[in-house]
Amino acid sequence: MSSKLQSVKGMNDLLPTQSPYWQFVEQVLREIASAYAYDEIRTPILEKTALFVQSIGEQTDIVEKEMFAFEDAGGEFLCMRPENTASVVRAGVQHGLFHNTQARLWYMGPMFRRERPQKGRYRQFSQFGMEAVGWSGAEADVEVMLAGARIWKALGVKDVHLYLNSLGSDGCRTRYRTALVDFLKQHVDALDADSSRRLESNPLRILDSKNPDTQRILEDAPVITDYLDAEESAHFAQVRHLLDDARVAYTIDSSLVRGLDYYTSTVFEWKTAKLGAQNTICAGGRYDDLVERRGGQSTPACGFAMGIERLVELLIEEQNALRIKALDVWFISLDTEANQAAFRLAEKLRDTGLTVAMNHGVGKLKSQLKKADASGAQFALILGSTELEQGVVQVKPLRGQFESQNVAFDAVLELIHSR
RNA sequence: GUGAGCGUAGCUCAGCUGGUAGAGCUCCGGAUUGUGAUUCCGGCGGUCGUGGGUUCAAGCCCCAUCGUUCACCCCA
Repeated sequence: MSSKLQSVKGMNDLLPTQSPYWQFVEQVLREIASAYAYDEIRTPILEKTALFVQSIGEQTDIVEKEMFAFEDAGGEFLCMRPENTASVVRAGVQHGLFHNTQARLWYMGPMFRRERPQKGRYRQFSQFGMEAVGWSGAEADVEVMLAGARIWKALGVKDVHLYLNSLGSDGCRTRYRTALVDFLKQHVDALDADSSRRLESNPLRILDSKNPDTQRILEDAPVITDYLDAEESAHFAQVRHLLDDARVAYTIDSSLVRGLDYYTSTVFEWKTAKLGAQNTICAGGRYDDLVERRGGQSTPACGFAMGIERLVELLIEEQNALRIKALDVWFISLDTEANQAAFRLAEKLRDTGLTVAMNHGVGKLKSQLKKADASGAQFALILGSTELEQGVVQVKPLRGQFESQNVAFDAVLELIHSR
């Protein structure tokens, strides 16, 4: 037992019982991205480590301790992508996708972070994301939020709520940071260890501390939206107006800050109460400086990332039973000769779009029929020496009240399609 | 990285105050010959995560280690 090799910690196999949920979710995501006229982009899983260090931020936990990073045989520092926005921006700049133009992009695929696994958090996990690059107006912010709302509806997940905040421009954030630090320094003795450490490195992150004592202190802390300049204030107002107009409910949460340094201006999260501690299923916002920092023209942008494992868990949690398409036919053959004929006939059935499983090899009819029944197939086709001599196959309906009947090979298709 | 819970058949689990293992499901076979959901009977299947220790004796107690789950941290 213990000598058997197992999968890497936090990296899970997707088993056949789960894959229908994934296929459903992936299909919905693709359709909705397409409905908003976003185009798919796929970037490599490996990138240069520097891309994420420079984009996500040196002081973030993701970069400091959660990346699968290594030096390859050629001495290059590479890492497995911990998220995809930085790669999308890199690719867009590299190929001129944003040069004097705009782009709506979506992506989906595996990401990697070396965290301690828990519910809703894995070392390999999948994200779907939409990125609107080149628009500075609130319409882009709201468009990606509306896409989120449409996704919940299409998936049938309920009790997902939108939280909203604005981090303002660089200038706003600097002034606010100073005010926040000044305030917190008055209560430094009461702060938890993590928070007092962040006082120097990343004070905004203190806002979403889960420590109750820290939260109590923060009740009287300055609020970032009070520090927005006129332009940012108007932008945020327009975001809220468009959301109101679209009848999407939301809550302003002034403690909402994102863990990746590239965010600016509008930030948002969709949360649910049904997934335990990892309750954010989608998060995003503006990153107006990132394209320029990656070497492109100054280009505004916004987008979100969505955790697909969390979506699937939510689907299962809410017991949204999926209707899985059953087999049409389970083909039983009783000897090797019949088996050959069955192979040929099964191919013909598949040519017309039927799903056909074969019982390989020769087994007892009784046990083969049991399997046919358990498979959920509509029909069992039985071919033995008797049938073969007469050039017929027995068509046995496994559901409903129809009788079995022997029909000629050529007539099988017609009979099955007529039911 | 920190903390807590759990690790017994393929799966879900039981195993009383320590006496060298059980159920259900699955799978296979049978209840007369080539006809599926039920029922009945039988069978396959475990060095009780691993390594040490205490004991006449350990799945049960102790230590270590690995795995796993949840939470913290962080984040989708």
